[in-house]
Amino acid sequence: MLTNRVNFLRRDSSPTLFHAFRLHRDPRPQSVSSVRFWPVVCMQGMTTHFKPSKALKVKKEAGENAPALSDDELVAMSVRELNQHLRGLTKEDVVRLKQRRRTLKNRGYAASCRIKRVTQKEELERQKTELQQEVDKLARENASMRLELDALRAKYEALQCFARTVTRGPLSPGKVATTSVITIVKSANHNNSSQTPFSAPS
Amino acid sequence: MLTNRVNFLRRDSSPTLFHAFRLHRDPRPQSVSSVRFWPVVCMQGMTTHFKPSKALKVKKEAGENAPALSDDELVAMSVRELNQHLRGLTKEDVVRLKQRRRTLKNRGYAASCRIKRVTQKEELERQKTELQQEVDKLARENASMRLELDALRAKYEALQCFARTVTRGPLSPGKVATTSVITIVKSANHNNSSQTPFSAPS
DNA sequence: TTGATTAGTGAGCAC
DNA sequence: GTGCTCACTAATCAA
Repeated sequence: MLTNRVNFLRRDSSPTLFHAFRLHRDPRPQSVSSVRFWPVVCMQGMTTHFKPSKALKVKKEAGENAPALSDDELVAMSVRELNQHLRGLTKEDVVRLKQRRRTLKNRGYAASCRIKRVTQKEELERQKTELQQEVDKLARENASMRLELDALRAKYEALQCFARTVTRGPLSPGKVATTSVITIVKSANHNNSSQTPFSAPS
Repeated sequence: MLTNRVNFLRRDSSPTLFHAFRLHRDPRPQSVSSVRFWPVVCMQGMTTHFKPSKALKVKKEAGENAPALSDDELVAMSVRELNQHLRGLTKEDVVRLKQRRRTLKNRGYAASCRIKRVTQKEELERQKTELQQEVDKLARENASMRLELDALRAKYEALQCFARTVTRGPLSPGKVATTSVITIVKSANHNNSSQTPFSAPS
């Protein structure tokens, strides 16, 4: 259904260009980079040139002491390191930077949440397939055992039938009640011996 | 894990108050109502009174011809009806209203998308449970059939054994090759007849 | 504070 | 234009 998505463009966080570009529709000051809004033309001309449209804003801390922290750096930083970077910044800038860090972290959390979601779904489908295969296997075993059981029952009853039939001959009816003697006559059928009542169970 | 969420508060779109309140952090003009940002205190005092904080903005079209369309009305409107409401509006207002409609629709799409997702997940889990039950059932059947089969094999072999034993008496060895006559002697065991080779298969 | 989850949002695709 | 899905955001809760 969805074939030509360009979502992969959104995954490129482009940390080196982050502070040079700023989304013109984003009203928040010092926001995190929102790479998903960049038009494809910007992505294409990124390595060579780009026309500075109204969307372009340069805010590299205006030559201040802050060394233009990239998203990756900021999000990977420890609290102690962060506090060191916060030295000498305005109270407002401190809040902004912390918020940017929080937002970047949230972005990562959301990503892992999505990954977890699809992973769990795939796992469920995998387990379902596995169970279905087991059902099929058990059903096959079941069917074959049922056949085997029916065949064996038939053989048993045939043997029993023969036994009863032959029993009535040699012995007197009065003695059957306590001790029976059965005589079975096996018709010769040598080339198909497995089908006769005399064969061992398969 | 998640117990005391107050997300249900976000679901109340409060159409009657939409145009009176506007989120002070939302820089977009004529944006859709963002009920999720309303503090609980506002929700609680909504029906009786509320203190007009800096977050409060009144923008009821300033007495213009537009009759303050609610979210529900706007989103449920047909294109033809929408166009009628668009008569006499500024080009900018037309774009804004259309964008608001689009945003409201997107909100609904996102909701149904989430519902679909959880529904599918529940369906997968349901199917998985079902399959697991079927596996258990088939495994039980399988085990009982296996027992039955083993028992029947034993009975069959016992009957066969008796048959062979008795056969060797009355008949000459030379005649067994083509036609066998087996004689079985059943020892009297009346109170446990189902265990004897004479009983019918269970 | 951190991580996870939710509803809402715009982008972008398919129809 | 409509519907859906994605990545992202802030809110919110739990640990």
